Amino acid sequence: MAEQFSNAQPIYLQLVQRICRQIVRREVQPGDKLPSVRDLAVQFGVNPNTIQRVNMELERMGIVESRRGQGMFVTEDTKQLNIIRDQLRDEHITRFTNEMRELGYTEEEIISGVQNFLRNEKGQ
Amino acid sequence: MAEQFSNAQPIYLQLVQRICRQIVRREVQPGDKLPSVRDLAVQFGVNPNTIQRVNMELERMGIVESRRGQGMFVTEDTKQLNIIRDQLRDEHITRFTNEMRELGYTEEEIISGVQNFLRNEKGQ
Amino acid sequence: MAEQFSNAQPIYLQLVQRICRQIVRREVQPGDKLPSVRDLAVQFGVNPNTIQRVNMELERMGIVESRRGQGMFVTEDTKQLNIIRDQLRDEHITRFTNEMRELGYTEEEIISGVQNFLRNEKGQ
Amino acid sequence: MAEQFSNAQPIYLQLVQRICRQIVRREVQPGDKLPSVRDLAVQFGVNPNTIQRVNMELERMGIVESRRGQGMFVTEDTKQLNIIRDQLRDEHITRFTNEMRELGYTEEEIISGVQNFLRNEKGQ
DNA sequence: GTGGTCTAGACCACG
DNA sequence: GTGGTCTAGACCACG
Repeated sequence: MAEQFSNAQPIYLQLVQRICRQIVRREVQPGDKLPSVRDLAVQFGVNPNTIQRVNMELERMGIVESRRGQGMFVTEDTKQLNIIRDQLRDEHITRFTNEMRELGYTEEEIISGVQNFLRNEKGQ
Repeated sequence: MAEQFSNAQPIYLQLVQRICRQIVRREVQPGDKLPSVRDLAVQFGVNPNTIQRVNMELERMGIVESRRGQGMFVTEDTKQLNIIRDQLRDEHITRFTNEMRELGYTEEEIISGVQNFLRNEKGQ
Repeated sequence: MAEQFSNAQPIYLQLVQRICRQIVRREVQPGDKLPSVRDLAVQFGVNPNTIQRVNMELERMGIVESRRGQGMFVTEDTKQLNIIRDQLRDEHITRFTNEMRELGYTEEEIISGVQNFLRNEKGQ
Repeated sequence: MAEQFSNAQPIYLQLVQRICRQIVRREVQPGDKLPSVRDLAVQFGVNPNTIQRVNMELERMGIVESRRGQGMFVTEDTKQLNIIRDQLRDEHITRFTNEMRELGYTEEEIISGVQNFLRNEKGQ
């Protein structure tokens, strides 16, 4: 069976990213209930503790909230969700452009590099 | 004193990237001798074991070579250096575009995002 | 909708405090009848079980009393109400001064801290 | 044996507060190394995982930092430590004054309440 | 049923 | 030796 998780990063962070991504893309809607800790643990084949940690992280990011005795819910504060999405975008762009500049690429080369990459993909 | 290493990544990998970057940008020239393990360990304030690992990694990438009894030297195979540089660039672009698409951004938004980011930086 | 309860503390305790506060401040008068369990449950959007616990707790504190078949009533023993109020005040002061001392603040700093805080609030 | 932890609050939070307090009061100095996870676990009679959680919290607060393979160290950024101390003080004062006002006490009564309390303590 | 906390203990990368 | 992650599984308060 194909391993569902990379070992370059802790499982709990991979799950945070995956769920976070589903939420900011609205694949999971504001107000939706996440499956219970136990169910997610079964679904991903990990220990409930690991899911607990994921939930703590998501709650700290302000994109889910726990309701006592009911479960975890995606925040209905869509403004907050958009802020998170923009933050993630900015982090990716910042890191990417830094990495490219550290390799000695100019701004023009960075942009044309991305453009060529996307164009070539389509061509294939 | 400001910590010189992030704790998001092993120190040895951060050093690999840093030295790799210097070589690829020709800040260190093909044929140049790298400082000794001991000197680098002192310079970066790390354990000599850590530098050993860095050298192993750089040699595996084919951008430095050890000469018995003399030390580590940057390869004079500049074609190889350019290949490495292109590989690193492609890896960065691939990862970046994947991350952005996972957040739900279109190709146009990815490119304009980078352009705006670079433009804003200049403005400031 | 803004969540009406903090998740730092059980809901039933938050309700105890809220109702207790209303009674102690005479917003609800001695002898007044509290709304029925069902009505309170609807009003606060919580489970009737939760209101039951709240009532038990308030009765244990001696500030409400249940009259069989009639409902819960605020005690007419105003002396008892005043005692409760003083108890709560003393508990708050004791905990607060302990916390401040544990941070290393002197008695003078504690008092001036409160004074400055209250003064600044007014200024704004 | 007297239980060392209250059950009103999770053990890990009680430990966070205790260590945090020692640091802001400079009972533990900036730059000091904390005992290892294993040693603290033995010292407090809890599981190493619990200490792990404490360390995560302290690191998130920015008052300790982990150095790979060496352990946890109190930050040398004393400015940050002072900021934390002020934050904690403000939180305590804010909560305290809110609680007192909710009981119906005026600002004068709040201040004189604290003063009388501190004076009486001395008298005893 | 739900999340929250905790223990016991394992394995790993890193330095 | 050090912290970081994870499993297996327990018990609890809360609703």
